[in-house]
Amino acid sequence: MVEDGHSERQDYESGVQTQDGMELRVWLRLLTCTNLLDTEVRTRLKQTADTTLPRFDILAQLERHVGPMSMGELSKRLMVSNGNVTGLIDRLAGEGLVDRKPSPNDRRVQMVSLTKKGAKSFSDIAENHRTWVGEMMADLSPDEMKGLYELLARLKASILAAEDKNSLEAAE
Amino acid sequence: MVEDGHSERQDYESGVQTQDGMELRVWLRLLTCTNLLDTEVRTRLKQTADTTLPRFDILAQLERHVGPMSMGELSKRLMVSNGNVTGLIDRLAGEGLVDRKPSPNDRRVQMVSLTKKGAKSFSDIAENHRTWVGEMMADLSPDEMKGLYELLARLKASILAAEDKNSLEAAE
DNA sequence: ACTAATTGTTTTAAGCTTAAAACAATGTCT
DNA sequence: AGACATTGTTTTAAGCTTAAAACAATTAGT
Repeated sequence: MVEDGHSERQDYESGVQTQDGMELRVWLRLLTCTNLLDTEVRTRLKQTADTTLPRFDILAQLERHVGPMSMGELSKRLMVSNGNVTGLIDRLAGEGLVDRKPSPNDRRVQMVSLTKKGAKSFSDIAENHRTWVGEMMADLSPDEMKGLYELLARLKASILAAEDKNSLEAAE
Repeated sequence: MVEDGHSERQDYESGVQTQDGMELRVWLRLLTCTNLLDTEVRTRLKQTADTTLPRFDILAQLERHVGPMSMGELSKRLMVSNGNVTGLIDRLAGEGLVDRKPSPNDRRVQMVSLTKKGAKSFSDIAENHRTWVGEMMADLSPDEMKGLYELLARLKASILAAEDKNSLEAAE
């Protein structure tokens, strides 16, 4: 059992056995870090702006895109299902943060854009968001940040390679 | 726009601007890696064992605990709400994978344990799970794994320090 | 023993998420 | 032009998740 002074606090690493492989231990620590950051960001989004991460992600995508975006494009960018985007945009439109209107070219397509209110809301939140993330990583030196960034790139490449390999096998 | 040969594939890093801080870039890359691994694990759990990650996590906790566990203990260990555990155990009990009975000492408490079927199911899945994670990290050298493991420990410590600092401020 | 506070669990309401089905509009092929 | 396939979106059903309320049982204080 890990004892680290946070006696009530548990996380995914708590039950890892010493004989478990390095891969599992890295995976669980990765999950722990992501969950800590993710939970903190969600909590603060709720407290300071009464919103959620998926809503914020939608606003962020709309913000950096020039001109309106279709539902399908949003869904691809955010890597979530079409139906998911439909529900989120329903709620955001209800709150007056986004505007949804049919495309003149293709009557199947809905074009979504930020309202003024939505753009203002996003820029306020985005600044806070950047600050929060900065605070949580404040103890790492620039070298450590760079090292972590590069190792994560290696990991990402390894995962994508494994997926490719796997899908090739499946196609045989 | 990042072009990496996976033309349809998008991830959280796609829209990061060059002027964004290192912290945001590390955070988004962390999120990308975790999501890739997480999604892959969930997909394979579904395909090979027709189950989900939260169910698997519950079985894993029960497996490593000696003797039955209370609902509250499970909820603490998994860092999820009590109500969440209630629903998951409802379904697992319905499938005959866990056994739930009131504690003889305290009639408020429900004690949960693995059935034989549940233990068998878990050990089958756990072996696959370990293999999958191993495959996805296969391209990293032992030194890289160690480096990543240690940097994540640093990150975890930094996040916890920031949270402590924050909660102290709030208490003033 | 009575009252009050605490603890353990379940229920409820709301939101996020997906896969699959349904629907609507467009494109293709002859 | 008519039939068929494809594409973009919404709907539906199911599960995960939380916070807050409700409930049940135990503990503590008097």
